Parts: sequence; structure tokens; C-alpha cells
Amino acid sequence: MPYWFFMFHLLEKRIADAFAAKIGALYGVNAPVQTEQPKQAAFGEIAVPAAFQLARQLKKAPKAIATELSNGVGAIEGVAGIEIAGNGYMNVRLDRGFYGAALLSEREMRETCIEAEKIIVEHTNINPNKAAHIGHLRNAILGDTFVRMLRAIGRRVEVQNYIDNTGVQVADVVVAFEHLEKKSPTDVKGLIETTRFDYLCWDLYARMSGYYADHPEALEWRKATLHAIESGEGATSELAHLVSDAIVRAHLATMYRLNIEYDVLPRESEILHLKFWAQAFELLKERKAIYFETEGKNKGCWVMPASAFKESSDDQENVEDSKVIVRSNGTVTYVGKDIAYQLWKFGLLGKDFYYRKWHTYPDGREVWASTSEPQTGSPPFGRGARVYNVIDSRQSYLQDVVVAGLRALGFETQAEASVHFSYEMVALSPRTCIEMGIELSEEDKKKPYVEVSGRKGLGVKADDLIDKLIEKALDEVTSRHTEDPEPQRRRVATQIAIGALRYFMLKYTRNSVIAFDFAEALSFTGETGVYVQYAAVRASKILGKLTERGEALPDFRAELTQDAITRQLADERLWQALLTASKADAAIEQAVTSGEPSHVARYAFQLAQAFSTFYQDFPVVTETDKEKKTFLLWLTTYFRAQLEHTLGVLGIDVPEYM
RNA sequence: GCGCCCGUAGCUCAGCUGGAUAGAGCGACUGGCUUCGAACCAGUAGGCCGGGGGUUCGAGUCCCUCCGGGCGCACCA
Repeated sequence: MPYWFFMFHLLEKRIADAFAAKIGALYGVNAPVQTEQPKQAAFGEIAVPAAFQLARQLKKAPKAIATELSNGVGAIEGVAGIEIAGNGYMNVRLDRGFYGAALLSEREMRETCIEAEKIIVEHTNINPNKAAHIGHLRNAILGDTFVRMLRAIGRRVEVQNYIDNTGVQVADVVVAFEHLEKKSPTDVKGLIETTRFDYLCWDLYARMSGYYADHPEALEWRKATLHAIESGEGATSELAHLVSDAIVRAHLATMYRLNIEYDVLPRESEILHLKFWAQAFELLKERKAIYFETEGKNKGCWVMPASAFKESSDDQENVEDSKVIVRSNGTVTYVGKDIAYQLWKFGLLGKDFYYRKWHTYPDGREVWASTSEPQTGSPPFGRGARVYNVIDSRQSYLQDVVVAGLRALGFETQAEASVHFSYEMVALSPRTCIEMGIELSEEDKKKPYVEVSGRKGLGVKADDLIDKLIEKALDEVTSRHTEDPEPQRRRVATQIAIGALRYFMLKYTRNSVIAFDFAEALSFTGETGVYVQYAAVRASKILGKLTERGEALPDFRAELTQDAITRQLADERLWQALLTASKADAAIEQAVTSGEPSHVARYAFQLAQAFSTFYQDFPVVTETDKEKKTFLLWLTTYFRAQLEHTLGVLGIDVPEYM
């Protein structure tokens, strides 16, 4: 509902409706009319290809139909004219004065009506056993941007970051502390306070993986540790909580550097202790979604039949493909727990966590973490109407099984509303591996990219990359503003670095593999976040220059009549600039529909390009014609607002200067 | 073996439910700062959209097939 207020959308709909009505009246055909953007600006603003679709049904030349329609459709408010082009396109030209005047008065119409339905977006989900790396950054930035997109169009969103604090990965670091390092919980507490703990664990985890490879018998330690962690008691369990809590704090700090915040941290330990799984298990058995296998390789396990999650063309059921949910020793697999968690997200489990406040961000937002101790005064979480799981595409098989679980339980609606928001991995370019001193095999050298591996400690740490970006940005800022105090320069440099990083992770579509390359990520020219920020800063600079000259910003609504706007927009360059700038909300909405944050990034870049050409072509403050100057100033403020709005959706700040 | 993803300019990538002359950025080459700061702008060169079939008024986009690359397919998480 809210986006019909956006001018471009409104006109598109108006045109589509008018044509649909005419087609109904003339030919008795009832179908929605498509509109599209013409390839070239010279063709007008909105193209209607309806004549092509009709040509077949009516057995009539497209051009003849187009002629009849465009003559018959009559006057549409906001439309200046319709032309026939090619062999049947109807190109619509907007009434520029009408459009400009509408935009000028539109501003306070951007009210957000928040929907009652809650959307849950789960992202980040990093194993709390070591520092975050660039792959995790893609997940978090993608997830956070999608959240911002949803909120921008008025949706109510809850951000969850699932913490697997009882898994093998945490256990391995605990094993390393206890057996390799001989550390007590007190020792580790000391390390947490005095060292870069997430980095320390990064190395320790890699060491432990190596140790297992050389000493397979050490896997017994892992088994015992997992057991201890699961029980929730004793020094080993205490150590595990110390490690995972400290690492979670480190991850949240890293993500906060990127303007990423969360609402709630559901933790695996509570899923265990509050017996979420037991509840889900009963449901799955009761509704016959899983069965007890009595023969074959899965003998003694509770399994989900392959037919539930695989579409096989031939109906011969392959028992080998079934998915084990409960092992023969009675323990539950990862997918099983995930089904329980997914049920909870929709409020279908019949159980809930307790929550304690984990952290309050400087802006006042609170993050809550699950706990098994009864608490009062926490806000409600879960019970989403729609759930997006931001998880890389390698897990699509498991995600399919989880959704199949919902479906098998009879929760068809919720299965439909479960979205695996998948994306491809971030790998390393061979060049970057060499730069980092990583040794590559002959085979790897030939590959276009090399997969990162936490086990091997192979990868780029998120904070290292951010630091590197900030230092580079600081050099650039310093070269332009030598006289400014260091903290100020650093603040600006940080905003630039984050802008560059977020944009870099967002400009690729979700299913293209990013071969991470330092040279590309550190680039501040061309299609980058920095370019977009620069445009916004320049727009502000114009307005700053004006006040510096002792001039005030005109009252645009009073001074710019529709006639004045029509006169100014007769200049094709200004019209194109305004048109591009007016499409921000349409771009965001389309990106939400297609689930593709890169569309917003690309629009932001186009917007900045449009501003940069405008900036080059029209000196604003020195303009002598009063009406023109007023118009140029308005366009500048409009650009500035749209740039800031779009960058905000991307989670990128506009620096005070650059 | 089965499933998913990718193949578009030298490189990195866009291309919305099939639509007009396939677009950006980087790199290369030409120009433009006594400035609302050039982290910019204007321009040039560069394409059998992996190959082959098909569907139709129309295919980079849909279907089939082949080739090349990646990732999954655990009683790991």
C-alpha cells in the first residue's frame, strides 16, 4: 500500500489501468497491462508493449493495435503524450511540470505504515570459536541490508543471530585450551581480558585441527568435551561458555563497526536445556513425518524419507537418500535441531525461551539473548509470519530438509513462508593468497579462486580487513585535509572504509561467487561506495557554500510554481537527473520483491552518477538567473536527500566531508 | 551417479516477470582543475552473450543437449 504514494509508481499504475480499461472496451480482452522502462531516454519515460501481446490473439498487426489504443485511451493526468515507435511500442511521455511539482509536495507523504505481521531475518550465525572472516561479512552485510530494505518499505522486522555455542567447533577450542594449553577457566578469563581473544582462538583452532590430523586418538577428547558441554555442568562446560560468550561479544563488536545490530541471540544451549528438540521430536513422530528405520545402513535411526524433500521424477523410493534425524545412539542431528528452531520462529513449537538483556547499543537498541532461567520484562520474540534464513548456498540441501519437515508436519503456510536467502561463498583470489603468504598447490594456482577454510586458519579476518581499509582511507583523507585533527579525520576515514566494504559486498548478485581480492576491495574509485558517498558530500558542499555566501535556502514550495518547473525541466539533462533521483523507492521496492540487495547498490551508483554529471554541468551557487538557481538548489537538496536515503538502506553513512 | 549455481568486452560484473541499437566499473588511449574540491567529468577503442538444436512476431533471458568451472549429496555442525 505505501508505495503507491511514490510518484513514478503512481503514474505507472495509472497508465497501466487506463490502457487495460481501453483494451477491455475495444477488444473485450481483460488482462493486466505491463509497463517497462524504454531502452533509451529519448523514447520517453514509460513504454507499453501491450500491442505485441494482443497481436497474436487479435490476429492483427501490432502497429495498428498500438495506433488504435493510443488514440483511444484519452487524457491521463500527468501524461503529456503517447508516441508509437518501432513496430508497435507505445511510448509515454510524462508531463514534466506535473511530475516535478508532485515530487516537490510529496515529501511529507513518505509516511511509513508499519505492518502488523512480523518478518524474521536470521543472519550472521558465526560459530563462536574464532574471529569472523570475510565470508561472514558477506552474510551479515547481505542480511543487514535486506533488513534495512524491508524496514524502508514499512515492514516490521526482527533480527536474529543464532549462536551455536555447544557444537564441535566450540568444543575443539575448549579441547585445545584444556589439553594442549593446559588452561583452567580462570586462566582463560585472564586471556579474555588481556588479549585479542578472538584472534588467539583463530590460531588455536587451526592448531587443534592439525593436531587431530596427526593424533586421531585425540578425537576422544572432543567426544568427552561435547558431552560435558551438553550436560551444562562442570569446569569444561564453564570454559565453553567463557569462550563462546567472549567470542560472541567480539563478533557483535566487529559487526557493530559495520553498522550491524541484532535484536535477539537464540542460543543452542537453551534449545538443548529447554528441551525444544524433545517437543519437536514428539510432533514429528505423532504426525508421521519421520519413521524408525529397521534395516539398511540407517538401521536404528529415525529418518525422514527422501520423498519428503527430493523431487524425483521416477517414483522409486531410494531409501539410501533418506535423511537421518535421530542417530542410532539416540542423539539428534543438526537438521533436527534446526527443524525445532524453525518451528519456534513461527511460534509453532509450543515452547519459548527466556531472555536476558545482553547488550545495549549506543543508539538505544537492545540485544537480548536466550536463557534457561525464568526472567521477566523481556520483549516477545519469534512468532514470525515470514522467515528469511540468510545462509550460504552450500547449505541449501539442509535448508530443503528443514522446510520439508514443516511441510510434513502439515504447516504448509509456514513452509511457503520459509525463505532460504542463499548466497554464494566468498573465496580468495590466487593473487591475494600469495600476498598473504598462503602456500598454494599447483592445482590451486590454476583455479580462479581458493575457498577459505577456518579449520586451516586460511582466510582474511574481518577486523584486519576493516583496519586495512581505514588506514588506506585515512591516508586519502589526510592528503586532502592535512590540517584537521586526527580524531576527526579518523572518523571520516572509518565511514569511508565501511562504505567501501559494505558496497563491495553488496554490488555482486547473491549467487555469484566473490573471489576476494585486496586490490579490488581497497579501491576507492569507480563503482564503489566511496563514489556514492562523494556525490552526497558534494551535494552538501553546495548547500554549505550557499550559507557561506550569506544566502538562505529559498522556500521552494512558495517560489517554484508548476510553470517554473515546466520551464526548467525543458532542459533534457535536468529532466533526466530528476527522473533518476525520483526512483529510489521504486528501486528499493523492486529489490525487496526480487530479494536482491545488489539492485539497491546499483541504483545508488546510478543516482550518484546522475548527480555527478549534474554537478559538472550546472554551477549552482553562481547561477545568475533567479528562477533557475532556485530550481537547481531544489534539485540539489532532492539529490542530497535521495542519496542519503539510499545509502541509509545500504547501511552506509554520509561523511561530513571527504 | 544425482541435485543446485556459474559461463556476457582484456579483467570484475549488471541485464527486473522474453521486447527496441546488449550496459557499467576497472585497465588502455584522448581531453578537462586561477575549483559549489578531479575520490570527478567528457570522449575513443574493445562483444558469433561457452557450442549446437528448439519454442515464437521477438531469445543473453524459456526448453533440450553437449562442453567448461564451482558447490553440495554424512548416524559433522
